[in-house]
Amino acid sequence: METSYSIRDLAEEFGVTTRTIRFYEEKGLLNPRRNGQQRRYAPADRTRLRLILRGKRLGLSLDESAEIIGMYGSQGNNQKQLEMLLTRIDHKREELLARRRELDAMLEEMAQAERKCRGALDRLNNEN
Amino acid sequence: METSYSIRDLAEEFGVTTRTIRFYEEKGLLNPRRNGQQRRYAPADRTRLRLILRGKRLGLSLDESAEIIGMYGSQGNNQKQLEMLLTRIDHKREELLARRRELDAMLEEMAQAERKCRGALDRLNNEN
DNA sequence: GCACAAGTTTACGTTAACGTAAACGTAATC
DNA sequence: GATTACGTTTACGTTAACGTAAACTTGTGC
Repeated sequence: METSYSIRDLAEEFGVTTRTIRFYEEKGLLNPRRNGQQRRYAPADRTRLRLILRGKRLGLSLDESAEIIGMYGSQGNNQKQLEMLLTRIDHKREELLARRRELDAMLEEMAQAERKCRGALDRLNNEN
Repeated sequence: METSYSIRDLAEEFGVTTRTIRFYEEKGLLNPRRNGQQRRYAPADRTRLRLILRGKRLGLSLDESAEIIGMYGSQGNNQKQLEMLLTRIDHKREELLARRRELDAMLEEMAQAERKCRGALDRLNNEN
């Protein structure tokens, strides 16, 4: 059945404009096939778009997202290439883990702020 | 002893330019006192800068970082304000937790890619 | 007293990631 | 066959977050 999507389908599903989707194509992040003049997106394209947008929400640049997505799809043929890929994956993972630690630190500080806030509220309610 | 820092001190410590630091001041994120014409940064300013830069690494805009930092420092005086603050804190925490879930998803996918890569390497080494 | 390093203000330039608008193609539908 | 809905290309505009450069001030060492 070869499900496929129009540009509008994807734009509506992900809440972006068609301009955005075409822009990602310009940047080499998407490569839909054409039906005449019009773009048709396969499920794999849809997945890529989803990953790009997730990357964006995490503060990655389009180039960074492209790099990461490239890692998923890349099937190295020879040993050297596979080892290179492994190294790059490990490196990226370390970066992401560092990010996670910073995120956790920020969350912890917000929890502290919340406790402080609740404390102040309690004191107000106990009329001290 | 009132430790304080010059703009260069902070720039070197955090690996940013002085232009960046002045820019943050323009945007209202920093408010150093002046010694004559020159800026002097208190430890609190340094902390704010650290938080701004961490926010950046997490993909927050300067406005978002400003908002979060404002939550840490804000001491509501009356009940309504404190409750408002609590609501905002909870809201931001939810956002950050959502980010964390996405980050974890990305990490999981990278782990998958790594396993796939190692599998391919093993098959090469066993000469199948 | 003069160079020199570090700071300052002012202002225009740059890049990423799209927004917006114009001018056009094409397929259905009334 | 004209409107309408969807798509297309081309091109200039916009915003955030600084970079870069020029022209000026202010201690500090020699």
